[in-house]
Amino acid sequence: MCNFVLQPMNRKVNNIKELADQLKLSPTTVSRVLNGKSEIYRISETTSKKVIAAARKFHYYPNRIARGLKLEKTETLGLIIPDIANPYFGSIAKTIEVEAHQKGYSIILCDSLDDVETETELLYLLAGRKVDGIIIAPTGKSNEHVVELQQQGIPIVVIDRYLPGTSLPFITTDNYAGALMAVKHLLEKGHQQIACIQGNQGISANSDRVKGYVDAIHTKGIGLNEDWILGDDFGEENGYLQTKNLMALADKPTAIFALSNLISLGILRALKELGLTVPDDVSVVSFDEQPYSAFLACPMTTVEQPREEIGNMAINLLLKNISEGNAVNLNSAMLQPRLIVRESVKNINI
Amino acid sequence: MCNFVLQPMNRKVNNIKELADQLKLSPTTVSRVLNGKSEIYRISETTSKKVIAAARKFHYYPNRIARGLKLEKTETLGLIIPDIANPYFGSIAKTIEVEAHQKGYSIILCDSLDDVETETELLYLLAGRKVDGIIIAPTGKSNEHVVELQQQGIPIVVIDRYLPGTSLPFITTDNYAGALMAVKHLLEKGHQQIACIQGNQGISANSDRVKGYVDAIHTKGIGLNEDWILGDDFGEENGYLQTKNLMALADKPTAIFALSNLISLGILRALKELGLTVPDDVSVVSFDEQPYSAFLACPMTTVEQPREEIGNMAINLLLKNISEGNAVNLNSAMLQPRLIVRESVKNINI
DNA sequence: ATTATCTGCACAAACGTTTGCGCAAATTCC
DNA sequence: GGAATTTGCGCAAACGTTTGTGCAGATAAT
Repeated sequence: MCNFVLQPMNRKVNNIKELADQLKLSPTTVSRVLNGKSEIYRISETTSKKVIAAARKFHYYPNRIARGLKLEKTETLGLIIPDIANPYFGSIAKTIEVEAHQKGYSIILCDSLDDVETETELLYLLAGRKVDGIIIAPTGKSNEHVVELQQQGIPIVVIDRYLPGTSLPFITTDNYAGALMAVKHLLEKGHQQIACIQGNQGISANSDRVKGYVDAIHTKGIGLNEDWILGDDFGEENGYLQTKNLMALADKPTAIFALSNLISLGILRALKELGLTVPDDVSVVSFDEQPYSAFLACPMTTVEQPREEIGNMAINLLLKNISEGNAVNLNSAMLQPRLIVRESVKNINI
Repeated sequence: MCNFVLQPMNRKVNNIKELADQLKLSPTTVSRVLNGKSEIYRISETTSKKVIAAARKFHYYPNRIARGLKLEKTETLGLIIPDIANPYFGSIAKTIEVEAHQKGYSIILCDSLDDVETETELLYLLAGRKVDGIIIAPTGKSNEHVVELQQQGIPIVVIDRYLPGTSLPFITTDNYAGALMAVKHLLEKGHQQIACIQGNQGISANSDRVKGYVDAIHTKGIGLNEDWILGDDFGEENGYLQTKNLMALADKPTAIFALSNLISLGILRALKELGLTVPDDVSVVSFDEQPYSAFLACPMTTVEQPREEIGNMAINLLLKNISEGNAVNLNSAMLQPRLIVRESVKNINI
């Protein structure tokens, strides 16, 4: 690469040796000064000041690859998420990145596309890049690759879900409680025929939400219609198809509990096609609050998850595990969601 | 760290020396086999097979930090975005990560919070981490730090905007054309009193959209009301406040052109508070299509940006510049947006 | 039998940083 | 004056990989 350009006299140095040469010192001295160890190694104040001034003058910044090799610490963290385009995960990722940056870490972003093979490959890739720790929202289809890396000593924190049968620490919403409050709200408004359109059944967030839905209905002493628990994907298309299926039943539900924001958008699309409206024809409560929830055709009643708190607690738990270096420290948490009541549930007691 | 656990006989090796020791070979031989260079260095097939089997058996994966130091190539890319929680940037980030992963690269995610000092710090941090290239949606408040790193030989591609007065390659929407078609649509429906709520004025995406808005109005031969170009942030709060300001004017506009999806959510919130509806009281056209745009109280007419294409072209341009190693190769592109006509514009010709 | 060539692998240096240990000169103490 | 101590810095090894170059034994050619 021919990159010969006229530059000012004080041009850049490319490594610590060149900077040391400029100062007629050794790389040892320069390294110690720049790492704030002047006093420990009895480097004179005069020399220290010279080094700092020269680093600035010659635009020196250390090669963190070399530093990472020597220190066996890269100050990087892996973040594996099933869909970064999903605003829910985008919010969590933002919180994690901002906090990580403040604590001197960089984030390697990995999108698993909710595919277990991609996820496994990404995990080993992160291991090879010697990340100091990993935050993951696992696909849930298999746990052993996650557990194996934890056993190799890589601190891992799970978010948005947990992995049953493992000791992996996690930060998630209390999905069971969120589902309970959502379905209780529907029951209070007189709904007894409540369908549930679920997502990926392999993850605990879904299982816990379904369990909350089932238990709320049982608590009311009414029967559960198994035909009204359907779907297997958190995406919009699944919401759309399952709503079409529901509305084709002779025994239609009066309300639908959507387990994700994308599912509820699919519900809206299907109902619109069928000429049905929320809440007159069908009531809807949806998991996850979005910036647009209040502005939908019918402002949506939602279960708000504490995304920033999930991100913050996850990153800080991970950093604590990294610095304390023992994998038995696990302060898992299930955070309280919040029901935001708007207009998408019709009171049919009247 | 005490991590002593019973493991199967074939336990993991931690580096290539240990693997070589197991095979009674040199690290040289192992490295060449695993890097697919057996034939070039005349390593026998028997030995090759042994190496590959042992790597698998002992769960060996190479330390990419050491490899990056030796090869002076880390196979990492920096991605600097002003707000990863914004679904627009989330979509672009997803496309970039997926394509990068397929091509063997990892993405270091950096959220600049739309702050130029944070952005500068992140740029130098990425330089220190020896990323092979950088994709950035710059804050636009200053260019010199971006240009300086380009001049140091780091391939950089700008997305969502361009940096005037620099030679930095970019992939962006043709914002001018998008604004033209949006405002022409309003004009065709009889609107002559059209306000524009803009975002961050320091970036080209905003400037080009404003210019498109202005030129479309001038083309109609009608006067431009400078009071109707307001705002300075792409956020929801700005949309809300400026809509309140607009509706407080004696000379109210009949339509608003929102330069971002968050601005248009703010518009909706303000109008709702004022008891006004879209499109009866005010028509709205908004930049950027969202999954929810069709399901708003009034389905929104939007300018759809080709996000996946932006992401794909950006990552592929960057990888091309990395492999070709000359910064004069610039295949910048402005991609065509698309107007999606829904119901948020009232025909006032009637 | 000797020399030339081939085969199958290894030695040692390098990438850029950090640090345990130590050197040489200056200063202090007896 | 000589020994002990302090001062101000540097040497060289190491982290884990890759590769230019080369070695030693086997084989082929003369």
